[in-house]
Amino acid sequence: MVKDARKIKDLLYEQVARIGKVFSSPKRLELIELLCQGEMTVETLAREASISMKLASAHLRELRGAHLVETERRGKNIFYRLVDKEVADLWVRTHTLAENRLIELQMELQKIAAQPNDLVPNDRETLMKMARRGEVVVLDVRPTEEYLETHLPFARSIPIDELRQRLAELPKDRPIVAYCRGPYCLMAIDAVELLRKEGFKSAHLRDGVAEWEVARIR
Amino acid sequence: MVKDARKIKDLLYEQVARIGKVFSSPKRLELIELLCQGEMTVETLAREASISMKLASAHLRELRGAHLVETERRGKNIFYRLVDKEVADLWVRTHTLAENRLIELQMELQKIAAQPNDLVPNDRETLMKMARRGEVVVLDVRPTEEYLETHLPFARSIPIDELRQRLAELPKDRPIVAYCRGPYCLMAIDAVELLRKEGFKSAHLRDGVAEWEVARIR
DNA sequence: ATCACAATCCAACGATTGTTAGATTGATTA
DNA sequence: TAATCAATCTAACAATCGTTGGATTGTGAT
Repeated sequence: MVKDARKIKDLLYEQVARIGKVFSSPKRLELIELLCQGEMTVETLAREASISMKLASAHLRELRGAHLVETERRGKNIFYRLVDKEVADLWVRTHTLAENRLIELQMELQKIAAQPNDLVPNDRETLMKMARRGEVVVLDVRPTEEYLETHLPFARSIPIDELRQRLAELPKDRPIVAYCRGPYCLMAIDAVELLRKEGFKSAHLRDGVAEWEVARIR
Repeated sequence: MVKDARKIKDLLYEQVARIGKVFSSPKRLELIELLCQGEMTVETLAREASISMKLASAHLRELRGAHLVETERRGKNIFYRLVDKEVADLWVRTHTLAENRLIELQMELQKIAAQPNDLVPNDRETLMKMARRGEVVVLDVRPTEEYLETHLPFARSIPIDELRQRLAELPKDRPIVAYCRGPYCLMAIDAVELLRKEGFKSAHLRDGVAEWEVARIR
């Protein structure tokens, strides 16, 4: 018989709970989502998550303690990145479960994405087929660095800040499908609003690269 | 432009963090793993997790608050069950990530499963093929109710408590592969130890039904 | 060297959680 | 109707966590 079964079990579950703890803080989740876009400095992470660098540093410490992120110093900056795609995967699955189970979250999401979406198919395969044929323009409105790290197939990059000045690059006859970091990132929604106001046909894609990656393998 | 972007985002991540919080307590994780085996009363859950009924009730309250479990009263008892397979899925993926990332957890797991496993293939397909042909006996050592709820294909049920008295039901010429609730449940390990002592060929399968289910869909 | 900058460490505060004890509800049995 | 059992609710304590300010480390520029 296994000796001290209770003590061993407690140790095991405690270890798993270390991962859970990391996912139990809103700000840490936001940092994880940001890191899903690619490596970033503490400064960038803090700015994007609207927190102080100190606080970002403290949260990142937790992430590193659970071995979910790793760091690399380059010059004055320290870059953080996820150690493995598996981490992004767990983030996507966690927020997906949250969306499916928590009515409150569903309502919040509905509020921000109130625009009807009838000009673009919901399923990924046909959307990609259309993108391949050039029937729609897939537009990545994240900062350039994030686009360069990874982006959806056939996507073009115009960061949200530059969009207003670069409208001429986009066609008026075909739908423009904008995406950003994921369902909790509002940049794509702003982009669609701007594009529609300017007379473009435009729709919003709620998923980001991490969500597509999960969908791809399953 | 989306108004109060920061406020909205904070709300969204906070909702997801509610799910994370549930997964941040060792005892709650243990309860989730138990519920992966099927529905159970508070009493059973408390006993199996070695905690008081009061504490179990409090933790289950959290689980219900996050809409991960639902309850049903039948007579004097209240039965808890997972609302959806997706919850079991997230538990499996979380503990898998923990096992891959936390060396401490790997070491703990190695300590308890120190027996070499050379008489049974590691991959699921060939194991199932052998089970189908009757070349191995797959043995479910969980309580009968859990076996009845779901079990691995071709598995036979002998609860660990009855194993010693029912050894005669098992063949000595073929390997007996025992499994239980998952990698953190020690019943299968005890079973293998007993079987080997009694002259059976026996090996331990670390995964339970939830882990197989995840592997099935990939 | 000195300075500025990015980031961390340390200490401390208030807020949130895990856990337990005591009283309470709801359903079954005598 | 009273007694019993399963389970929850309430209140309270200690332990943990999130957050901030102040001091510190390591790097690059002057």
